[in-house]
Amino acid sequence: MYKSATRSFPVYDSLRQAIIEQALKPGVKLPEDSIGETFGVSRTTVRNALVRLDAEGLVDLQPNRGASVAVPTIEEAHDIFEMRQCLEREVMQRLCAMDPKPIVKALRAHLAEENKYLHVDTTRSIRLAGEFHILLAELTGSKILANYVNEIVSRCSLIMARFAQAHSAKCGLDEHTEIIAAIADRDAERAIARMHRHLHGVQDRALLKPDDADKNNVSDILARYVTPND
Amino acid sequence: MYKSATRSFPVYDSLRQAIIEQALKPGVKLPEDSIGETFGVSRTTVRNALVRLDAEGLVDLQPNRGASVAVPTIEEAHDIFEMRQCLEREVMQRLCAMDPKPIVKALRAHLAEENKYLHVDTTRSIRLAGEFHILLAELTGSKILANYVNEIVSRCSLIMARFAQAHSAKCGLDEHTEIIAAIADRDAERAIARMHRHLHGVQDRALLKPDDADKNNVSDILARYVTPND
DNA sequence: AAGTTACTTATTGTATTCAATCATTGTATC
DNA sequence: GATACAATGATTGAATACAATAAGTAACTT
Repeated sequence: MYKSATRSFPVYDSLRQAIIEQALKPGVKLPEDSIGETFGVSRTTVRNALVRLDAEGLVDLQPNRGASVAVPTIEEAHDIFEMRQCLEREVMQRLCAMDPKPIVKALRAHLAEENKYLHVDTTRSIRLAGEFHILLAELTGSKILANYVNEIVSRCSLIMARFAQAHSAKCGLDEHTEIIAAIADRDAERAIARMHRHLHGVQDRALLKPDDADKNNVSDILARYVTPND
Repeated sequence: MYKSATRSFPVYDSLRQAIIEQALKPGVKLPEDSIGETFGVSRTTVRNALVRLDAEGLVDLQPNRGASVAVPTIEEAHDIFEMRQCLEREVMQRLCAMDPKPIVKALRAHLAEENKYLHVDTTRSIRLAGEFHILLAELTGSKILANYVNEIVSRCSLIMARFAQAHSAKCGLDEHTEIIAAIADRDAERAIARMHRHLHGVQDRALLKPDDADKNNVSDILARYVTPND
């Protein structure tokens, strides 16, 4: 959808990557000036990228007070995960109605990659785990479904950055294997069940950490130290 | 998601409305200059709106050759309708798991509106028919699901503008009624079946017209007027 | 001393400007 | 007459400049 021939694309892409890899954490301000400097472009160009990221839900763009990395609430987090279940169920349904040969081949190749970097490069490992789901969606052949899954996987990364304890590097590699097996057997019911359980596991790990919405809000922190006077 | 406090919002909103209501037909060029003039804003502001519309898939933004109303291919049309089936199935599923009372009340109120303008104001009637589906999605309480449905209903309007013979004003008002009844009974299976049939009907009507991709292509038009000289 | 107001600074909103690109027409050459 | 090349005009890409808003600070009032 987005054309790479413009100057704003690299800005968009880098910001996106940084947010997904949690280098830019939720709530961090994104001033047009300083971003423009680091990329050697003008504010006009940066702004373009920010508008796109806002449309995708990764960035929050408030009038007259600029952009910051989106801070999903716990309600939004649940909402997004539920939507993700719906989308990925559809992916399973469709894949199991197709010729499994080329699909399984592509998936196994990806799985090998995942294995390769499992205990080597954590950042890459995390990214590959997410891209497994995007690959699944792309293999359906549906552009729009792939788009939606891509978008929602990104937003799940954001949620993890906000709520998850720590990325369990393993992140269900065995579960990915099981899913591939079910697709190979064209067993839609099993594929859906496996995927459902897998995502549920991810969600559980993601939403463990108590909501620290205001972890930088001094008054809330101090409130815990106030002794009730009755 | 989009904040209305900026100058680009009215531009965005008007363009969006015009595209959905098919006043701006697929393929129409959207030059920044002339749009800026009609709204009394600069190109910068217009561009902002266009970027957003591009992200939503209503506008096609090609580097160095500007924006035009998106021209969905027949393949994309099918893809989008299939996705729509998936999303609206989810809507039915969720609504039938909720307390039907307030839902049915809101839906009946909307249906009354639809009836009111049925043979009175075609444009409005068409818009209300689309908004019925958006309302359904909103009633689930899921922001992201409502967003997706909203987006996809818009894109379906675009598809109709490109492929449909003419808007059958009736547009399945009875079918809307049936869907409400199924939700009132909390009969998910029936609701899903009704919705599926309804959307299938819409799709059938939408994709009747043969692909007239180049109806504005002068050479193709003139070709019809050439008398073969043998 | 607390609170309010005015002022200063930083940042964003928007318009304007200049450079780059593309499409089209005109011209020359074969 | 067809093709290739050059010139023109229109439109977009992106930086700069100016206006408007918000936030932070200091002085002032009570």
